[in-house]
Amino acid sequence: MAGRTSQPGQSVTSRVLAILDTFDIAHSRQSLSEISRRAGLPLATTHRLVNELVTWRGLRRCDDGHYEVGLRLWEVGLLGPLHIRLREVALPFLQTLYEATRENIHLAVRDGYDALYVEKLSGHRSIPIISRVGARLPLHATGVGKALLAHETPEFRRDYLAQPLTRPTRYTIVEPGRLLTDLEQTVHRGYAVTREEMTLGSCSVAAPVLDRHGRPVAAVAVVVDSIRVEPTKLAPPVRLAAEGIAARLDATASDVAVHG
Amino acid sequence: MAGRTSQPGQSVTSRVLAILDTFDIAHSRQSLSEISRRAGLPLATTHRLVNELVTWRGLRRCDDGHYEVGLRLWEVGLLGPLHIRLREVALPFLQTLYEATRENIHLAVRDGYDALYVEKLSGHRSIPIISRVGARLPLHATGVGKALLAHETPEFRRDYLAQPLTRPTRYTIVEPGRLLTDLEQTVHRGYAVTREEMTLGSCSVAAPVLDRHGRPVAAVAVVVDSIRVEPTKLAPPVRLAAEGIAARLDATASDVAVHG
DNA sequence: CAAGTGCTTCCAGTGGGTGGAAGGATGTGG
DNA sequence: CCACATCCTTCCACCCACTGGAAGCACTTG
Repeated sequence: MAGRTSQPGQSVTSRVLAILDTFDIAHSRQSLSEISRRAGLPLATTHRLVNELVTWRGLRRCDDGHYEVGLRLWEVGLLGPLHIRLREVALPFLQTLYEATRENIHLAVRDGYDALYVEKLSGHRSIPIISRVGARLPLHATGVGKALLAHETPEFRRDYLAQPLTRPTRYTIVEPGRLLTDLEQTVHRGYAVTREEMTLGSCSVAAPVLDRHGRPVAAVAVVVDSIRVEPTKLAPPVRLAAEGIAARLDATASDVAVHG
Repeated sequence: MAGRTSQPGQSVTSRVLAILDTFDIAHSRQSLSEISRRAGLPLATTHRLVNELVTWRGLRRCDDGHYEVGLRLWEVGLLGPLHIRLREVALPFLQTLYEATRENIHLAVRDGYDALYVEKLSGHRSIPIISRVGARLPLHATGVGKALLAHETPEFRRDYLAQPLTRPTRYTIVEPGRLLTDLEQTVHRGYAVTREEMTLGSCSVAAPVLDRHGRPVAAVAVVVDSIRVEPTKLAPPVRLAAEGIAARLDATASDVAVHG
């Protein structure tokens, strides 16, 4: 950028994006100096760029001077294919699944090595859980993740297993051999099961949404209290929802290939 | 910006934002030249900036060369207060309302002179409707809009009525006098009713979510087929949901003031 | 195979971007 | 009341990242 820059080679655009990158679920409201510090930009520069974002309504300045993500950014984000193609098609099926179970319902896709939560439904009777729309959780510790991983190519699975696997609870399966067996069972029976592998006290049953070539596009899960878990009862409605979404996506022609 | 710019006075940031502004629901997938034309920027400049956005994953390049909104933009947008505060709190109440009616459920806030849809639930039995999350519809023609407008300040209502009102159907109430009477009734009975005012064939019953000072923070609605409409039956569960959300927001302390 | 359409790359010239510094606003505690 | 800390806002002289016309490439069409 022009001027007396302290970090030559960095573009204006990259600085604006660095500012947006400082926002995450633990930092959804930040002061100017906080943004400046976390983005690694001088205060004056941050001030100028943040003001431009506020004018556009991509950020919003609260009464106490803190900044949060604004309406415009929210609106633009909702134009992505995850929302207008996948979520819009899946929602009625997720609702039906919710009616049948009244438990937490998840819809997720794979992005890199993460399960990315696209939708989450929960009622008053559902157990409280940590996931939220937009959240990322590891593939090997979640129901949706294992359903997705099980239908990935052998190369992808190998690469995934080659990296160190996080262990959120003592029940998380991190041994490559055991995990592979679990994934094979998942493919065989048509659904994945987790038992307190991500959070103590909650279990899940998940089914993959496959495209016409058998590639995993998304996954649907029901998350329940570990005491109430009865996979054989939950699996049929979950699979029905997943298959319904798959058929509907296929009918809508264009692929929903959103991950790389 | 530096260089041989054709439009002096325009910042780099404003150009990046102009590129994002070219995306809307009717243009969720665009070619580079389309973005360039719609943003009013030279092709070479657009190319460079779009590439930076793609690298950041704010935009995504499809196989056919078109661009769509990417994951990063979607993720950041979900960090806004509408999603993490309002939606998260409201969802269980909306689910309960859905269970009771199995019709389309709307949650909206006011932004300027528009009703901005924050959440929409619909099952297979719900009638198909045009609204979607992120959509904007006029305040005077929608249930949520009238519920919000009815509880705004007299000054705001006056200003709103002073501008020309759009008329989506022949049933839309555009006469200031009639609309005011309708809004007074809305306040009095505690809920708003629309009868084919936005779309022929659909009616709605809506209730406002008020903060502790009585200011309208959001509105909840049920949208049904005009034949099945029975406002007196739908109103109680809708009001219950709205009041539940209001109480829960109040308990969560901080205001959800997101509009200006 | 020429003409059209759309994308990518190049690079000389320059004006918008930069950030240290100064000043203002607010808070705190002695 | 003042000293000190923290945070935000404004200013401006210097200069480098940005610009966009043009040329080249890829692909389609008649």
